[in-house]
Amino acid sequence: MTEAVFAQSRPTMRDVAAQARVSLKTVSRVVNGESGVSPRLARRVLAACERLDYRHNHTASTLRRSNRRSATIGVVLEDVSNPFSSALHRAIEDVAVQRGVLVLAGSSDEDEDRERRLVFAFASRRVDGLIIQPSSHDHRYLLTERKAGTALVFVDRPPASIEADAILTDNAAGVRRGVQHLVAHGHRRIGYLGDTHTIATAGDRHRGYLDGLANQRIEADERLIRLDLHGIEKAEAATSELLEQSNPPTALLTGQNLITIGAFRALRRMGLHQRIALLGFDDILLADLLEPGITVIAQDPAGIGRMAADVLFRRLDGDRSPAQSHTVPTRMITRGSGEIPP
Amino acid sequence: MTEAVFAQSRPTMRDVAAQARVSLKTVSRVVNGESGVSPRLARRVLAACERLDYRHNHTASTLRRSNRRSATIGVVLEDVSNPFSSALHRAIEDVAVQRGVLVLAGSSDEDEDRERRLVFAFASRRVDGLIIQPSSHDHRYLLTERKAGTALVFVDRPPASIEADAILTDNAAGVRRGVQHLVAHGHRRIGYLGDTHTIATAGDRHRGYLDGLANQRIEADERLIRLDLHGIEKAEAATSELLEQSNPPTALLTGQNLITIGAFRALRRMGLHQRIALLGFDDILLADLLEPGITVIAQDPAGIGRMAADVLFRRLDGDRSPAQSHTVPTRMITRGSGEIPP
DNA sequence: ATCGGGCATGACAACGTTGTCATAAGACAA
DNA sequence: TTGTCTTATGACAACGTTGTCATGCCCGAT
Repeated sequence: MTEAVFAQSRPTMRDVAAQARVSLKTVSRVVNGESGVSPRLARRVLAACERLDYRHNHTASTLRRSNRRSATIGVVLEDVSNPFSSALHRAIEDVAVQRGVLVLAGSSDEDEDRERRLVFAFASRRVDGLIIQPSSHDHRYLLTERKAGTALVFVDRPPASIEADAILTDNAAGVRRGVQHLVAHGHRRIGYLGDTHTIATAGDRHRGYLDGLANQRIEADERLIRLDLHGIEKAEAATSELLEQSNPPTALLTGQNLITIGAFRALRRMGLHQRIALLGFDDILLADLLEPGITVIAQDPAGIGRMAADVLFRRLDGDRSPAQSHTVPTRMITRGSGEIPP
Repeated sequence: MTEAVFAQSRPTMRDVAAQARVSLKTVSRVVNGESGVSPRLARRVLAACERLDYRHNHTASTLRRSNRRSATIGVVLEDVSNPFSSALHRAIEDVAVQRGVLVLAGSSDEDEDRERRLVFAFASRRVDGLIIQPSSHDHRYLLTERKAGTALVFVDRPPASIEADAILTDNAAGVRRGVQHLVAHGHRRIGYLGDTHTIATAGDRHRGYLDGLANQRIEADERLIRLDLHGIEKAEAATSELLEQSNPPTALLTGQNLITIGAFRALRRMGLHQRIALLGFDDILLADLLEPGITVIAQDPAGIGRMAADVLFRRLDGDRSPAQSHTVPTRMITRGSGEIPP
């Protein structure tokens, strides 16, 4: 091992004890702030810690400590760099730091297998809890972890095949409200562009659209609906197609972030952005600087994240009440595009 | 402990060994895929693992293993939810997963103390390496960690008071190029809006602006420069002020993301967005959908993150060459706003 | 039949820490 | 003085795992 030549190993409590001429256990007591150590020895121990640059080994401590808490939680997100996920991440972190808990984060990329691998990797580090924005469609593989005491909270999408706490946006209600808004502005031919139908939230939003139309006594027209659009390009193409047919819609409702952007691009390209109403689900950065500003049904990722962390820690604090699904409301932000008349 | 009633503890190698009627050490060998175990026993062990839902305890293993690697790295970002930082984060994760390494992430919020606290928390979990987007101005506190063998890489901003690997954007060169671009389009009165001057990158960009002007034989005019603008609102106000004075600039160069947005807002509000040229440092999502599209000097956060992780792991693999500072080039993306003539 | 060598297996210690318990020293009352 | 109680301190085991080394077995060579 050439490394040993360069990297000296860290001092342990043993080293500190030797330096301070006390027992190892006394060092442990001082480091953990336990009472019952005479000020004289405590001072000696602290001085020795200082002199040796002692750093507590939290993992070794976890192994032995009776509560066995690693003070670490794992967060599985769709993609740590996507604005929605990273807002969740940040809100979770803010709750965690207050408890001195660290956050392991990973991206599942909408891939069931990656999600599972991340969970197992987190579990092997013995995280105290898991917050999951799920990609997979069967979460029974998590039962073992929960039985072992790992707290478990789902965000954004519900768990499948198991009961667990979940913090969800009220997708259907938000979209229904969007339909109502467009109808109130005079529209009756409202197109819908939705994401991959296997994503639970996409299904909910599509349902919200259909229910919204039904509430307004408008018959749904299959020709105005395009599903399974994942990503900006597909949405852009589908929008063009939708508008080029005879008797096109006078308004568009888009079921996701990137779809809204794709639709806006298509409208701009066709010179229709001031003529066709556009209402998007999920807020977009800078949406207010576009012309027209884009009206959206905004989710509240920070609110979801905060609540998820709150619920997680409540579980870790011993809450044994039945698993519950919490719903976070959406908020309509009108900026112009959704108020264009037919 | 009421909890013990509910949460049963996880099975250990001991339990697996008992179940498979072999020694604990044999289980260890099988779990670690070591050779020299007869297929008959290996099968028994695997069956027992399966039956008991055994999960390897990676932390206990780290404690005893000779390489002592936790297979975890710590990443300190300015804010995990900010687009630049989260792009870094994602790129780092992508390199890390390939090695089975997990990522602990945290936000420093431009606060020296939070940065230090995060680093200590990571160190107490014995991360193998640290990637830091620094907020603080003295990194000698990291010397202890490095001496203990923790790899260390700085991103986006250089380390202060210590020598360490760093991956930096060539800020000054990027801004110089921006000045040149504006001058090539006929501008001579170019305003500059910059971030807090204590942030190293902000200083570099300001310097790039001054150098760029000097290269073009243009004398800098103090009245066209506003520094210490942190956040959209301040930038917006400063932009208005700059343009309302007599003999205003014909072009604006903005030294950061949010400043660009603030400036664009002000221009729009004043009806000048098609009249005054705007060139921003750092790309903005959706900049291409604005009117005009915003010309930017784009950084490459994914490239920086990937390189940072590469350098970190090379260090962990034993590279002992002197610390080095790598520079990642910027890329100019012309979209219209930077090509408006005076 | 005996020996040596290779191989599968296990006993035991150790990683750095904390929980448990014993012990020594001091305080105080009788 | 003696006995009891309290308090500070430390010895030792244990957490779940891996490194080291010993043991016992089988095989082939002598």
